[in-house]
Amino acid sequence: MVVTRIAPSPTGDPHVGTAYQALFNYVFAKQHGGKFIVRIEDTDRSRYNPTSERRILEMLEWLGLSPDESPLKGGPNGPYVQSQRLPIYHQHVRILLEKGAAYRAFDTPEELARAREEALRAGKQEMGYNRRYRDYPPEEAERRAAAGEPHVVRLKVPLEGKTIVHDLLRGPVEFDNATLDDKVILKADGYPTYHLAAMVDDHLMGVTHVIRAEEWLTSTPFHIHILRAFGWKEPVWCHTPLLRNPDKSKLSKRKMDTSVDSYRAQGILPEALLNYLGTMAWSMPDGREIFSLEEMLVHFRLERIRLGAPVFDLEKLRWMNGKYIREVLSLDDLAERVKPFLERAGLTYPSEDYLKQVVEVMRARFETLQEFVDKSMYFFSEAYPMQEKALAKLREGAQLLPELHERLQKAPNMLPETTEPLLRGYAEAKGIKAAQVMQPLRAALTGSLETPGMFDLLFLLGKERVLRRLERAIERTRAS
RNA sequence: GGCCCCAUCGACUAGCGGUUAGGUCACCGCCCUUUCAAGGCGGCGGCAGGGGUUCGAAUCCCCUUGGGGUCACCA
Repeated sequence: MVVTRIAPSPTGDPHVGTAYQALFNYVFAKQHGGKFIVRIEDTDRSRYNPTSERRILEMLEWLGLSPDESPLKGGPNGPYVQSQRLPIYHQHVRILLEKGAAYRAFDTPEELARAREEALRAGKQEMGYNRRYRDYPPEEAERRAAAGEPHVVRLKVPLEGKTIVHDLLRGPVEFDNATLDDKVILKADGYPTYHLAAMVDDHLMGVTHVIRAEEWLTSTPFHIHILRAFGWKEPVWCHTPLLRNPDKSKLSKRKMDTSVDSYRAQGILPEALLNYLGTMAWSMPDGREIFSLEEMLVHFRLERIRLGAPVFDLEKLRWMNGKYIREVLSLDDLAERVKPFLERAGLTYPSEDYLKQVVEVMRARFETLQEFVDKSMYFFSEAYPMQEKALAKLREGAQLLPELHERLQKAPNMLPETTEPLLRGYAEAKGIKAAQVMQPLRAALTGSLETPGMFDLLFLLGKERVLRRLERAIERTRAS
């Protein structure tokens, strides 16, 4: 059975890179009838963020990438949080120590820093660990360890030969063992490093395909040596390109908004974000750009992932979100999604029906759910702002306002069939262009010059509000 | 800097030896139009460079250049 996983570390906001990896791992596992696991890698106590784990798990649910096994769901291979698996790692480190595949090293951080400095000054190319304790007598090491002397455990990597990483997308990637390092696998604080913990867990959890970001490619030889030291089989390695900032560097929160929570708060739809991520380094065979997770499940092939690292383009994400808003979601669904945003803005609506009609006329005019709220305020409140340019238009047409008020008041209703001839007829009678009537009226009714069509506006606002707003506008132009 | 990966319009991509190099976003026009959008139509714009291989290279090979990643008791 195919088993994939993502192994996020709970260090901050749920990252789009995590969502990206989750997408590929989820889709690949699911289309093979396999399992998708989430394991929390919290072995760095200094960077631990207590809310992060929950938010990462929530993000996955929001996106619809539910894991089969996770800290929340549990599963046969738990626990799924590495800090709760310490005995397992210790037991495995013990095995490597006994096999002579790893060794204890008693260098202090200061000593290491000094050694690095010296190596640097000597102009050495490889700046790895000097392997001072590699051949230290094991009995002596055990004695010092038993005496409570702080130390780490390092893996004894081969000094010669080559290690070949068989990457699914790249083919064989060759590394000279001489360039490898005896990296730490167990830290002085008793926590394993990523390398050891990930390999032990992947093995114990039955992970068959390691689909992860390319930044891991160069540490894969080391991972292979950990697996070999245990005598375990390698998974299929598949390193996917890194998402990038507009300046082409690795996607980072310093340069970009990388928080999925933040996109969610702005009103980016989960479907749109997922769809957009699905077009990063991957594409549908038929070239379709708008596709659902279900459709991706049908057509996804790992082999179709390109190796060039794509730039995460906010502009296109927003466009795609707009596409979902105006073409993919049903009106009912869209109205439903907009509700929490209205609520957060403290805006209320008189009826479901009214809300739906507003959403319908606004639909082509907003790209995020938050934008709907920002641009539709005047449909829900009298406390909408009067924009500078709108005020100018209002003044331009100030003398028309009383007449418009009078005519609209006499109108039997605000239906388009009534108001359209009324307004057009009025413009004609005055010998001016329709726009000269519409614009001041628009400004009076909405405080804006960017709104849905006038007849929709009149109908949705209703006679009472239309007249009231006109009166207020007349007051306003008179006052100034 | 060492090692590793990568390279088609500004961005995302199709292409897998023979195409006028196609699509999407962005940008620019035009149309529609009461504004703003949306939509329709059109345009701008690309195979990093140099060598090979081949009857024929965006496609295969090599070099150069460029970009990225990685070199922690972080993941």
